[in-house]
Amino acid sequence: MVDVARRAGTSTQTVSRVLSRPELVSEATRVLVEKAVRELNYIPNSAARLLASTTSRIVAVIIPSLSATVYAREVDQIIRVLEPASFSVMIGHSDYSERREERLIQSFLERRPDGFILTGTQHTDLARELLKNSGVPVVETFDGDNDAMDISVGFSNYEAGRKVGDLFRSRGLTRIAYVGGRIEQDFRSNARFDGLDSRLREDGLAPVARIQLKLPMSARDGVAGLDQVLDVDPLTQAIFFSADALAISALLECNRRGVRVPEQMALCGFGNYDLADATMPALTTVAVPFETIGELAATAILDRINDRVKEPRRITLPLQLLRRGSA
Amino acid sequence: MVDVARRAGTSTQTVSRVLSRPELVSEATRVLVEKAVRELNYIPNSAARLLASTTSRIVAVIIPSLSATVYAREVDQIIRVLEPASFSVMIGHSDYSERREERLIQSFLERRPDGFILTGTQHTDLARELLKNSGVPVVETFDGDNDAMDISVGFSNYEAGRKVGDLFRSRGLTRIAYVGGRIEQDFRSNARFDGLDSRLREDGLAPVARIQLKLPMSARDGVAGLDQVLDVDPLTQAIFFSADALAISALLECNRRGVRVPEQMALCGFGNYDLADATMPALTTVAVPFETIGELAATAILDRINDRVKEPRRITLPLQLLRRGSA
DNA sequence: TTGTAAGCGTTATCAC
DNA sequence: GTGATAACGCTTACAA
Repeated sequence: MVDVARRAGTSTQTVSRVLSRPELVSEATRVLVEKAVRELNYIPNSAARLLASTTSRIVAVIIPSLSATVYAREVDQIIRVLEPASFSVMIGHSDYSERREERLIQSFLERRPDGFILTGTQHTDLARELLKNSGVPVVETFDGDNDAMDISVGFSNYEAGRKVGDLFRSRGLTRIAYVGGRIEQDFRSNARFDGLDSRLREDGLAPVARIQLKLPMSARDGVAGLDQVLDVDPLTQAIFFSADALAISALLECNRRGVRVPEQMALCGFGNYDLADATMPALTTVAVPFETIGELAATAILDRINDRVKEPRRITLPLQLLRRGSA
Repeated sequence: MVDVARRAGTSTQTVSRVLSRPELVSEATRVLVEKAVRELNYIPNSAARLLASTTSRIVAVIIPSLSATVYAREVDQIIRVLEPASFSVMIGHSDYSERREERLIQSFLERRPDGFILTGTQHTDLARELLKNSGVPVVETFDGDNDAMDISVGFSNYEAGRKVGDLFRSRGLTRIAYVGGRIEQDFRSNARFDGLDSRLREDGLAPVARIQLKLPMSARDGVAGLDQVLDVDPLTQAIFFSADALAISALLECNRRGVRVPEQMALCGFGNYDLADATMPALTTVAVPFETIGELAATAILDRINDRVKEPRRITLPLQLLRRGSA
């Protein structure tokens, strides 16, 4: 910056102004400085800027894993919103573990991010305390069922479960199973199960099976889930899978085995992934607005950073049950 | 840090040492300092550290888009390698545009990253110059066909095209089509086409159709690609899709239309995604080691950062043609 | 093994 | 509209 100032015949302060608040500088000197910047290929040092101004223009994002389509596409949208606002995005994997999330928060805090976007509302006490002490705005996503620290952008997993229960019951099915992630890992999947469960109880029923897959799941696990369900209750009539990838591979497996969907086995997915409507029959599923979540979470954190919004708020997005052929 | 030092009864220098090179400090004072750190919930400021030491422990990663499974899973692995080495990862989307990549590089450089991981070897002149001037190590991925700036981790897209050509020719097919991304966007897809093309030419043939889809592609585009191919040449016998998602949706569409795969239409994908072996017939495809690429790219950048490796090198991973039912 | 002093590259503050 | 000066919070270099 000193070099630029020298070349432009100004002080570093003026260079700084040209870069961050050009409206305060006269046209003439601004042009001069900009020329010097270009000629010297000057690139500002954001660490120095942060040190002097205490704003990093970094947002830290913690998701379970980028390998899960949902989160990858959420983050995709987050980046699309934050980048034009000249925020950089740092990403960490919690791997569905609160402890790992806590460690990540701790290490991200060293970067003095201007905001955090977390997944879910389940965090360790220390994590909460660290965040609170730091005063950094936090947005929690994907969980509209529980209280958030400040701002939340999500949907009700519980409602999703109930909707699917409704659907199955409307078709008169009674032997209904659930396939999701491990109970101690996947809190949001648990909420979907609870919703399904509560809906069935209203009719005096209970899920015939609840299969817990180890996270992260791969599509292949859909077949394993199907088999485990049939092990527990060979007469199962319907399965709610906690992710479309699972449901699709189970559906294709049913095709292969000659099990008629939905007559012999009704299948419902969750997410509405790309290929959900390509199968035969097309997959009935719950459309989850994960890209909207990313967009709104990023917008919310910007609003909070810029003090445009002061109060806590909870944004709950509607879910849509896409009734297609498989259930 | 001053507070910590005061509480521990030492100088800030000693605190600094305890944090970064504890082996230089006596057991007794170390314990004292660590206690003070804990009690005060002290979190170091990495900007100050960077300013003083010129190492940010940040690696910048630029990929076309996180919505493409390949890149999401590559980045997943990159994070898994870099995080334990206490590097943070910043991510940007080039959206398949060199200009956007250039702008990203420029803005990431303000963070003084210790390394860059880029996608492909195609960059603007300015981008190359900026990187060269900055002296930051660069790893280029996914392109083993062209020269890299320094280190490259990839595979030969050209070879992939040839392999698929081999396969189709070994089955005696002559009317072969290609479905990929726009020629001016997707250089790596172009290389696959070139490989296929060159292989066919050896037998005096040429592709009957080359469909260019606009990026980013969704699975749905597979059906569009299929239709466009049939428009150009209704007698097409085989299609090589530049991504599994496309091939899978085309395959399912063939099932739906009663087009027999591979007898009437042979289909080959690229990538070996999760659901590729779930279809009926299972999808023949080229297995792309995208997670290995992420892992090796991250390892390579660490090696370079730590000066464990001095010379440029090109790591070319082998591709495997997975011959399953669809071709 | 520990402490002192200088400096990293910017911005805030206040003066002009 | 512009400039001088003092931070910002750490590490490097050197001294003790």
